[in-house]
Amino acid sequence: MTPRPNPGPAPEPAVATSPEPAAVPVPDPAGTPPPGSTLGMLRLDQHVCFSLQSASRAFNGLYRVLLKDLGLTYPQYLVMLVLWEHGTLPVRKLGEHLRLDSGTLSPLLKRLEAAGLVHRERSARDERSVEVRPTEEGLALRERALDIPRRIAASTGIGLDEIQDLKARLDHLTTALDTAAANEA
Amino acid sequence: MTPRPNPGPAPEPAVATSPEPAAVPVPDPAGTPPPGSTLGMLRLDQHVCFSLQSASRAFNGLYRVLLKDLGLTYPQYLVMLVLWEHGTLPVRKLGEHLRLDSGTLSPLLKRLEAAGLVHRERSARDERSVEVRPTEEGLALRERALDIPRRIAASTGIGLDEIQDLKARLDHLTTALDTAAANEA
DNA sequence: GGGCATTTAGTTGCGCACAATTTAATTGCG
DNA sequence: CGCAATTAAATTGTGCGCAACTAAATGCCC
Repeated sequence: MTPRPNPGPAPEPAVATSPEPAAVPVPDPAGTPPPGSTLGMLRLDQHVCFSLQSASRAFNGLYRVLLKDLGLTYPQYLVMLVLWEHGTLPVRKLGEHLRLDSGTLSPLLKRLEAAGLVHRERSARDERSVEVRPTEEGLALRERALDIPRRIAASTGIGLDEIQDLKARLDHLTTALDTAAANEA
Repeated sequence: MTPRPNPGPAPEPAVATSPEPAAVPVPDPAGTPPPGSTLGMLRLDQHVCFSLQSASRAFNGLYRVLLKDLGLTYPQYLVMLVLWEHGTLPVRKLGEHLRLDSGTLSPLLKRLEAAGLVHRERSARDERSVEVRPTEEGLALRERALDIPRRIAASTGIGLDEIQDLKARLDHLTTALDTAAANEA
């Protein structure tokens, strides 16, 4: 009932580690390890991946604010972007554009359909495939989204050319990481 | 029961939109809109945010492979990084380092505790606070993580200096986006 | 010192990402 | 043709991110 974790019966079996944690059990036997060293590379502030994830989440936060009016989440917005650009697409193609599989897309599309923004229909040519088509309402939403990219761009505080450069580097990085992950598997 | 969506009773009420979707309901009245135009900015390939998110997810995928041995997820690994670097920390401080709140950290830490890697104990000085301390097992895991940054770095396919430059840009971007989101609210 | 605002974690609920599995349709190959 | 392999989507289950809320402890101010 209570949100507290510990006042109950068996909360502190813990592990038979150190009998009494004096003060700082771990860090800095001789100060912060240098960035280039093996130990130093485990420092959080050395991790691009974290900066990357932080930036992505910051984007997400700004989109969340801007998309509130439209009633869309950020992933749903990306789906609508693809549909606005390409029109009706099967789920698989949608997933290729967005790097998402049916496990993510199926429930998301169900929500978009419930919101009246898309229509799903099994393909007549290939009954395995489901065609996702933006409804009139979904198409109309595009007008209300028109100024979002501009507002986002203005918020980044960097120029369009630097954005393009950044994008190119990131896409290159993504390719390299995907390749590595496939080879490590 | 069946995974199919539509053969059931009421799957196709849809919306009274277009009577018959001819072929391509949307795109390109006059070809692809140019990148700089208002319409063109809604193109997915114009969105840094998507490249950013893709790169972040690609990182995540590679980490997933490399961390499998250690039994850690990527977010759990980040938590351990902070604990290895700073030793025992209250949940709040942990969250400041990682940009996470208790809603995310509480269950994650519970899982780390169940795995025997951390110990949680309410602070004696301030009973509101919970101190998160790496166990001996948690500390020992650091040795097994030592070569992960090197393997990741090797997989990025870019130099350490460019990594640093990228990181700096991303951190700057994150700050700008956070500011914008706060002001739009 | 009493009472109220603030702070800290935890919980609940929702949506997304992803692995693994299931079902059905299609393809391919003998 | 018949049957195995492949493909498409959905489902299930787990974990993360975040908003909203709750409970408890502390700080503060009169």
